Amino acid sequence: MPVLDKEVEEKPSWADLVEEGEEDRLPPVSEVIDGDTKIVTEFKRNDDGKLLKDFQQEDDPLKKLSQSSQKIVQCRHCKGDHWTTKCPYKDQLEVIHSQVNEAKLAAGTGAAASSNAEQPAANKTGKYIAPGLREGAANRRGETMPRSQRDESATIRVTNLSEDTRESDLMELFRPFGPISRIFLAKDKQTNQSKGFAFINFVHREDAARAIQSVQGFGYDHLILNVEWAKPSNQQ
DNA sequence: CTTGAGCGG
Repeated sequence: MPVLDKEVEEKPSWADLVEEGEEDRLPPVSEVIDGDTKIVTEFKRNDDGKLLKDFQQEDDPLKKLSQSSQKIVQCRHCKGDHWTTKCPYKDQLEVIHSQVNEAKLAAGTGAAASSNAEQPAANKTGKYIAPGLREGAANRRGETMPRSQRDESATIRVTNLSEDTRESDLMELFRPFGPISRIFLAKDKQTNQSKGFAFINFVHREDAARAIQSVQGFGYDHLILNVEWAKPSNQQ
C-alpha cells in the first residue's frame, strides 16, 4: 500500500491558492524608460490584502555594462587609481580620522561636563568607544602592523613541478627544513590544473635558504625542481 | 617556458 500519496497533498499548494483567488490577482508590472533610468512599477499586497505600489529604479544595464568595462579602480580615500586597501596614504588617513573622532568625543563630553561641574572623564554618554581610543589606552601611537602586505622575505618559489604535485606533497618535501606558514600551489581557476609552480612561505628566512640549497636540482617525479627566492608579485 | 588571488563594504 502506498502510504506516501496521502501525505503529499495535505496543504493546498501555492499554485492552487492563486487559481482560487481571481480577485487577488495583481495589476501587471509596468516599465517606464526615462533616459538611462528604468522605473519599474509593480503591485504587491501586504498581509491585510491591501494593494501597494512598489517603485524600483534601475540603471540602464547597457550603460552599467559599458561603465564597468572601463575597469577603473579608484581609491575611496585619496581617489587614486589603486585599491582602497592598498592606499599609500591609508595609514595616515586612518590616524587623522581617529584623531578627528577623538576630538569629537572630547568636544561632546566636554560640553556635557561644562554644564555639570567637573566630571571624571569616564564616558557618561554611554557611547561605545573603541578599545584603542579609550582613555586608559596606552598604545595611542599607530603601531600599524603592515598586515596589508604579506611578509615575502621567507618565501621561495618552486618551479618545474609535475602536474600532479599537490600541496600536501610540497608540505612533505619542505616541512623538514623548518616551520612553514603557507603553501600556495598555482593552479588554473577553472580546470583546477596545476600550473607547475608553487610558493612556500617559511617562517624563518634561514630555513628557506637551506631549502633552496637542498632542494634545488632535486629530482621529483621525472622532473628536476627549480627553487629560488620569490619576489613580490604585486606592488613593486 | 611558467611570480600567486582577492579585497569594492
